Amino acid sequence: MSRRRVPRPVQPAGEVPDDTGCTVLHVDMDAFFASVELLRHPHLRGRPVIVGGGRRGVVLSATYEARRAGVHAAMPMGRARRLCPQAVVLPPHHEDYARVSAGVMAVFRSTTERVEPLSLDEAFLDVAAARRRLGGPTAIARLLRDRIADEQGITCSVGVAATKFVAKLASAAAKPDGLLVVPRARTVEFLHELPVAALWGVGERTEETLLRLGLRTVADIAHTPVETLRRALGEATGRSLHELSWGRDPRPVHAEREERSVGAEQTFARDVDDPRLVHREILRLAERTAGRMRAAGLAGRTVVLKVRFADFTTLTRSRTLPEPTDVTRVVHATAHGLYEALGLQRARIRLVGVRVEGLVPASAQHRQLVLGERPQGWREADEAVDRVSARFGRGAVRPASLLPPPGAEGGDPWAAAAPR
DNA sequence: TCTGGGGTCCTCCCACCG
DNA sequence: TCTGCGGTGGGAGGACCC
Repeated sequence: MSRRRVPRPVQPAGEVPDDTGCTVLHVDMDAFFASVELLRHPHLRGRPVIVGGGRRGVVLSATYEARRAGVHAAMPMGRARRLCPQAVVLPPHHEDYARVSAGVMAVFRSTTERVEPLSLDEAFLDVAAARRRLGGPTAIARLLRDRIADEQGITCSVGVAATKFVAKLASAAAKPDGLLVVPRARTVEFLHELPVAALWGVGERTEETLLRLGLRTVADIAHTPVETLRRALGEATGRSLHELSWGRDPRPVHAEREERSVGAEQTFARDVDDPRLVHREILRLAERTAGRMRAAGLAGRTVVLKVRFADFTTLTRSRTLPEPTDVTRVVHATAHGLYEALGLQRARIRLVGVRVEGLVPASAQHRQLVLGERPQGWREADEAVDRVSARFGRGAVRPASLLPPPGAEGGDPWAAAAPR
């Protein structure tokens, strides 16, 4: 679901690409959420379809018919509707996307052990070890595209290259429903024609900085002294962009990645200035975050509170605990304390978030009991709630303060802007 | 135009320590 | 005893990714 647009290179007709040494594949589903929705609503095929919604939502995905009208992911829904008033707008169904994604990842893993998922709809594959069994990288890419179309009913685009970064650019250039091989010997030629925004790590701000320096293409960056880039963009970014501009990207395909943080955040349907509503939301987010940590077998030491105000300014506050925790009550108490410490007087708040960083396996947690603490405590209560939730669904057991007040149906500013 | 949600990584600043 | 310095970790914010 890349938001990056890469111009499609002109390929000589009938040319058989040289894929020697191009063992990295980047596979990206085309308009993934929208494509899965079309499986539920086949009569909408060929029509502009936008997945998203909520009063303050953004576009999550759009079919290519909608994209032709200028709609793209992350665009505010209001603007998308104006650009493409004839589009059908569908709410997201994340369980469906997770199910199709699992099917796609299973296809990848039956091809090679070395699969690095980036999100629900894309992954890197290192196919070096699969050559003897399945053929060269191009043949494997064709096989994957066919299997995903047959088994899941959606299309994907594949980039084949010698490095992850170039494979990713190649899949973007091949979209939709395409395959592009960038031969090792032609990597620099391919890269140097691209605009600076095509590079990993160049977003809106960095692009502005580069344009101010007169750098418009990847070739411009490649021919700029690395010291100039480091001064303008910082040590890490400057060096990294210079390396990428010459196609140098030593990162291998990692089959397993460790999570660094777990969190949840919620935009209110209307800005709120009632501290009670904010407190309730912080409790709900702490519950969700700690529950996910327990489900993943993780505990963490640093609790981060995020607050976004009506004018979109955002602040974060964090506190590091002496011991890692996965206990809802501890996460909540810490986040609540951080919020109280802000001393906000009826500020208009748009979003609150709770995140836990510094993750370790919960099993490795050396937990010390506080003096006077009972060994059977809140963690056991959490585990009991988790068991009930697993059996009867999330929210079957919840703190009394999270129960809606009697007769409070409708008009609740707490209602999610983008329901999950 | 009016901006979701879940993340990672980097930079800067500051406090603390030896 | 005071000061400077480098290393380290925490905290905050920002840019970026999908």
